[in-house]
This record gives sequence, structure tokens and C-alpha cells, in this order.
Amino acid sequence: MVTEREFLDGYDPRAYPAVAVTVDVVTLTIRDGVLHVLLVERGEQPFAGRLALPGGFVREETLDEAALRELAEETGILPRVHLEQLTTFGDPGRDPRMRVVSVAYLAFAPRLPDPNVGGDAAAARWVPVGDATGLAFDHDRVLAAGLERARAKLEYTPLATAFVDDEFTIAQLRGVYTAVWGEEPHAGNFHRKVLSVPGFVEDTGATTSRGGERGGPRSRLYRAGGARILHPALLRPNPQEQ
Amino acid sequence: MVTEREFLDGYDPRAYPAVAVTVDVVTLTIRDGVLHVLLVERGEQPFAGRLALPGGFVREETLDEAALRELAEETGILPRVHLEQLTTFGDPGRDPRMRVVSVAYLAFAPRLPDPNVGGDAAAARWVPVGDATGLAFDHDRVLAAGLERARAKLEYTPLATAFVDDEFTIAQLRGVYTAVWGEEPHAGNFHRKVLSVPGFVEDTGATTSRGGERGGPRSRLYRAGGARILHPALLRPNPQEQ
DNA sequence: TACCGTTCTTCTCAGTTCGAGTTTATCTCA
DNA sequence: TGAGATAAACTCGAACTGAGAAGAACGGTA
Repeated sequence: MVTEREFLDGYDPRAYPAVAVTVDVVTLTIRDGVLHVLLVERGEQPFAGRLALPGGFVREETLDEAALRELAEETGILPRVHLEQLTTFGDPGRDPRMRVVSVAYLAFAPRLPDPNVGGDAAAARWVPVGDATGLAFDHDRVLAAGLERARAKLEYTPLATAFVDDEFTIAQLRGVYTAVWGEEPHAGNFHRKVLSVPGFVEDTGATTSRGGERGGPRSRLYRAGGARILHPALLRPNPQEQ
Repeated sequence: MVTEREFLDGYDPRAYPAVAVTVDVVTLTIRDGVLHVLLVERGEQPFAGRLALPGGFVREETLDEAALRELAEETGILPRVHLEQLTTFGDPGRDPRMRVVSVAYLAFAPRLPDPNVGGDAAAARWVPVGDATGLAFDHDRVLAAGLERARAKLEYTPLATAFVDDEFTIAQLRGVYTAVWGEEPHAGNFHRKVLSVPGFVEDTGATTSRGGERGGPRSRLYRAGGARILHPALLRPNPQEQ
């Protein structure tokens, strides 16, 4: 039994059962209107051949820095990504070989390039979240936590702007909500709401150079406003129980 | 440099710089209408004599179990507490002696007994959150994260019912919001809202045996309903920027 | 015992927001 | 040139919110 007191007295930490601390990153982006997650294929046991979230050991760095580094190693240069801590998973037995405590992170980015830029990440690829099941370790749970967090944060933060380019149309923003929520908001009400929430978007004055592929007028271009939270919130039609 | 590949090949984990994993618990309760947090006084360096959040090493148990165990050691038997994971803090240097990654937990409980029941927790005590500054390590940050989480969760979950007894009055529930938000909701509107949100509370049919200390009619008694989220939410007057 | 102040509970009412649908103008493609 | 599609604005009833007030029940005190 190890008490805090022993620890504070300078008890040699190497005498304890070793614990490894890693970060796992749930990276989401939208490609062709479908929400995708970045996964890597495992080469070794356990779970060889299975898909897993990218991740790795925490070094002499903050947890945030570790997550950013792992992400950069998988995807090459990172444009502007939103990164936030999600949940920490540490059940004994989640890795069959030793105690591993994993700090999960959630990242959002606008249409990232195909991975395979980094070193040991040749097997990394984007997978539609609907197809991302049967992942290694407890990564199904981690991904589920990330998705639910993303869905909830769209409601009360301007997070959707992290999925689109610097300048975007209201329709593109609506596409983010559609992809993440799996349900298309009412176009007219969405438009009214986005423009009425203070600080959500700001008008650039410019418009797109042409209309939509199937017709329609040119649409106005906006950029992200300064708000950190949306007030009032943009609620989804059917909030999840849980 | 330690890569994931080396780890997966069975690299000896004891060769790594040791990392300790602990849990710290932000335990909140309301006493005499004031929000209190459970703190312990540190006996040793560093931060000897300073107040800190209770916490300790994670053993052969899940993180949730570790948090519950630490809480039980500080407060004795636990009636019904709500416990949830908060954030993980792992900056290098947050503990001056070695790398410590702390998984912070948030606990809510109805008027807990005075601590000093457990073993090494003779110095544990309830402190009004307004007085809980200058804590050891980075516990000021941890506490701040816990408070903001608590404030936000009162809006969209029935968490307030975790602060009161099994049977409670609307006024007692309103007292929870007042203590946590630092602002008293409009009594009439609060009453209407609580009764209108499905699953927040259910009527017991009973009333209190006498009126308030300074007069007023007996009030009806309710118990917590089955809802996990409040819809529509009970928004605070002035949501925080951040 | 009668009264006063307090509190619970319900009600009122105007302003705001929301969901659903419609209208108008603009644009692409055939 | 016409058909279909879309952006943006508008309409309207329902629902919700904030602020205040009314009525009833109760504890303490004169």
C-alpha cells in the first residue's frame, strides 16, 4: 500500500508498479460532407491489423504538447487545429501488457491533407466515423466520447468554424452541423440563428465568385467572430439522453 | 526518444523516466447556503502547511474507483455522491520532485458530515470556495476547473438534486443554484421552470411539517426525477466568457 | 389573539425565440 | 431560354423567458 505520505517523503518512485502515460487523439474532419476520424493500422500484437487512434507516450512536455506532437507526426504540418482534452482512460487491463493511462484528446480541423507524411504513420488514414468500429484497445469508447463531445460543443460554442476555411458561407457552416449531428438543420432558421448570435460570424463583405454547382445565387462570405460561447445556444433537435 | 513501436515490442517500461499517476478530488457541498470544498492540510514539503485537494496514488483499480476510495478515506462512509472525471493535469514541474500526472475528479454531495473520520485525513476540512486560494501545487487551477464545470452542469443536468436530500423543496433546490452560481434565480420563474422540465423532479405528495423559520406556508416536497439532462436547459443569467 | 412580515405558489403580460413554411431574387445547367 | 436549385429574407403561430404581482399559509411578536 502506497500512501501519499510515503510519496511526499521522497519514496523512490521506481519501486512502484510501472505506469505508462500516453495520449490518444480523436481527430475529426469533414470530407465530402461526411465526418471522418483519423486512424492508424496497428502492425504488432496485440490487436495487430486492427485500426486504432493515433497516440503515443508523453515525453518531457505538457499533455497538450504531446497531443499536438502526435497529431503532427501523423498528419504532417498542421494548419490551424482546435485541440482539447477529452477524458482519461485508465482501467487496469485496457492494455494486456501493463498499466497504461491514456489521456484522450479531441482535435477538429478543416479538410486536412491525406496523412502518410509523417514517419511511422504510413498506415494512417481517414475513416468515416460510421465505419470506425471494432477498434483496438478501448478506442471504440474513446471515439464515442469524442463524437458526443463534438456534437454537444457545436451547440454552445463556435466550434463549427474550426471545420471550415477562414472564409466560409452559411451553407458550409450548416454542412458542418449536418455532418456532425447527422441531421440537417432548417436552412432558413439556421441562417437567422447564426447571424443573430453575437460574435458567431462576421461579414467579410465579399461573396463567392460563383453560385452553387446546381444553381442558386452567390452566397455571402463570413469569417469566425470573436465569441467563445454561443448565447443563446444553437440546440439540436433531439438531444441525447445521457 | 521512446516510440510507440518500441513499447509495443515489449520494451521494458521500467527503463523510462518514472511517471506517477494520482487522482485529486474536488468535493463540493453546501453548508448554510455557502458552497464549500473539501481540503486537507499538507504536513510535508513541498507546500507544507498549505491546503490541498485530497488525492493519492492510483492502485490496482480503475480511476473512478481510486477517486471514490480517496474520497471515502477522507470523509468516512459516503452516502450518495455524484462523481465524475474532470480534467487531467500533467505539466512537467507541477510537482517539483517528479513527473506526476493527476486525474482530477469532481464530486457533489448533500451536507456531508465533518471529515476527520478517516485515517491520515485528520487535517481535512470544509472551506468556503471563496476562501480556497493559494492551494498547493496547481490545485487553484483544478478547483477553478471544478467550479466552472459545476456551474455549467447545473444548467443542463439535474445535478442540483445531488446536493440536497432525497426529499427536498423547490426553495432548497433554488438554494443550490444560488450557492453555486452566486446569484439568486427569480423565485417564481425558477419554480415554474423546475416543474415544467420533464423528469427534473417528481411530486411526493407530502409537504414539510412546518413553514420556514421566518414564516411562510409549508412547501411541497419533491424527489429527483429520472431525467439525465434538462431540456430545455435552465440557463444562468450571465454565462461566462470562456 | 391579532397583526405583520415572510415565503410558497400561482398568475399575468409583454418581449423574445423557435419551428415550419413561404417568397423573392439569383444563379447553373441543359 | 427555361427548369431546377439555392441564398436570403420574411411570415406566423407556438413556446419560452424575465419581471412583477396576487393570494394564501405560516411564524414570530405585540
